[in-house]
Amino acid sequence: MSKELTNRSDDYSQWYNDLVIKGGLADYSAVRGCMVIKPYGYAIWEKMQFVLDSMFKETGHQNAYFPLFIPKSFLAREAAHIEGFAKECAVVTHYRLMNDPNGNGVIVDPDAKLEEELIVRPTSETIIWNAYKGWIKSYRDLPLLINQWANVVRWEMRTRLFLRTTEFLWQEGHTAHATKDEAIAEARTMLDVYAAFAENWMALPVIKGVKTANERFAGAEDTYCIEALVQDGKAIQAGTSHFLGQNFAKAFDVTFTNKENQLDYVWATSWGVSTRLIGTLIMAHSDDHGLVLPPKMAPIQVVIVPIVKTAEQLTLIDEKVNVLRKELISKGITVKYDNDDKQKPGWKFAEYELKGIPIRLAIGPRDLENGTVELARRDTLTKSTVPLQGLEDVIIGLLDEMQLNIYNKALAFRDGMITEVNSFDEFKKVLDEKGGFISAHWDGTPETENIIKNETKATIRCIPLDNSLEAGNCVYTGNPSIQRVLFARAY
RNA sequence: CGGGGUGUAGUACAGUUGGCAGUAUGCCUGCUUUGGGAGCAGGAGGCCGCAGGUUCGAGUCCUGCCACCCCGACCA
Repeated sequence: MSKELTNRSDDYSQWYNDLVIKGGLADYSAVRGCMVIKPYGYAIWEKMQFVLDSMFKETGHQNAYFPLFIPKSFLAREAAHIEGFAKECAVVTHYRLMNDPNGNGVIVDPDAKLEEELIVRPTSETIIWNAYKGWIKSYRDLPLLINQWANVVRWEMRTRLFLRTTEFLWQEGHTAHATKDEAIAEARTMLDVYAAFAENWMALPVIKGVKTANERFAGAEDTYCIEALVQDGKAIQAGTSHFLGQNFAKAFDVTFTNKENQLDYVWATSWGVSTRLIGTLIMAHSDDHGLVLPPKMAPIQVVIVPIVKTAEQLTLIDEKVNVLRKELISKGITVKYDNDDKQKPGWKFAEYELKGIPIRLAIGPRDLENGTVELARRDTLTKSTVPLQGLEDVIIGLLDEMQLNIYNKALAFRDGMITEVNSFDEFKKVLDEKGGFISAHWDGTPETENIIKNETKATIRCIPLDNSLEAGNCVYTGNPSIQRVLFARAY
């Protein structure tokens, strides 16, 4: 037993770390808070990128790339923005090293001090809007719909593999519009894109909502989000989309001439998802045997393991498998045939279970005689013997079924973890004993939200977009409330 | 930044009263094996986190430092 996993029920954090490390998704690095994303983890990210990028293109966006470094003065232009990010910025102050005259290796050359410090981007609104100023003159230049795939740095006090690291990978869309309504529509459209991606591809049910003022992005008028729930009952913000109003246009003096020949400030949005999605995916679906990946996100969907005693048997199986593999590949299924003889079947079974590969086929001498394979599905851990004849169609159907099954399981869990409460005692009791989302009335003030946060560590995750209005009384103050909001402890 | 923990072989760990650096696993070789993490035999692998100190002698005792992990405060 080389790779024992911690059980979820024993230590959820350790279980998660074990999956990430032992599943080969990522590794710790020499730099605190920064991680190495290993090939298997990066392959998941590439799948996410490919699907999302296609969705962005379909909605009219183009990719571009803006600098990693942002002049300090840029960040400071928008007051709320700098206030939100100031405490987590990495700052470049010098541009050269030199040999230590005292012989202690290399030191920063004191003569190479930058006139103006550069900030390693925590997000790119400022550098991008500075560029947009030169690009936008007329309503004919709008809308400007741009996305970039990039890394960003936020100097976090406490980090967690994939979910919160000092450097992370993401995409950030930055759009410019002639009207407020169009910008809001854009922010909502991209939220819908994220929700569709999460549900249809990651098998992750999410709640679309709008953030309260406390939780709003620094510099936004409104922040929309998709909120997911993972197995320990904590919420995770899986994606955000911001309506930025004219805040950045005003800060960077980006104006355009409208159809009425009047000068006006441009309306903006920004939106992003990050490698945090990988962590969310892991926490949402996996079990004590390892990762469980929904077929649409699995870098390898089907793994085939031969079971042989002799080289002759292996040759026969190789022939059968090569035919099967070609058929599966031609239908768009990713297949790995592991006929490596350095590991035994039992080892491979455990390893591929750990890695969350949806379908495992085993073919041995018995199957050769009977024209069958043993098929094991990762989501249910069940095995069956199925005929080789027509296997491709069985697999195609099964992958779809598994995708749906994983989604439905997560959905049932999530729905069972939304609890309506009507008193603060009940609120605290449910939060401690059950977790999940708590649907409760709130008086709408940041003060009350803060008090609840300080007392319970729960925050308002969002006001669901499809919320129904319902008169009631704030669970904390008893003041009148027009609707319930969702509270939870969150990652 | 506070609290806790861990630093010894690739990995996970043990190391007694201060006295030759160990176990498992993994790795290499060979044979036997192969339907749930194989067996036997042989072999390689160490700056015991770093720096000082005490001592005839330090993985072990003392002082200082560093790194990483976990829990909090902060956050996508």
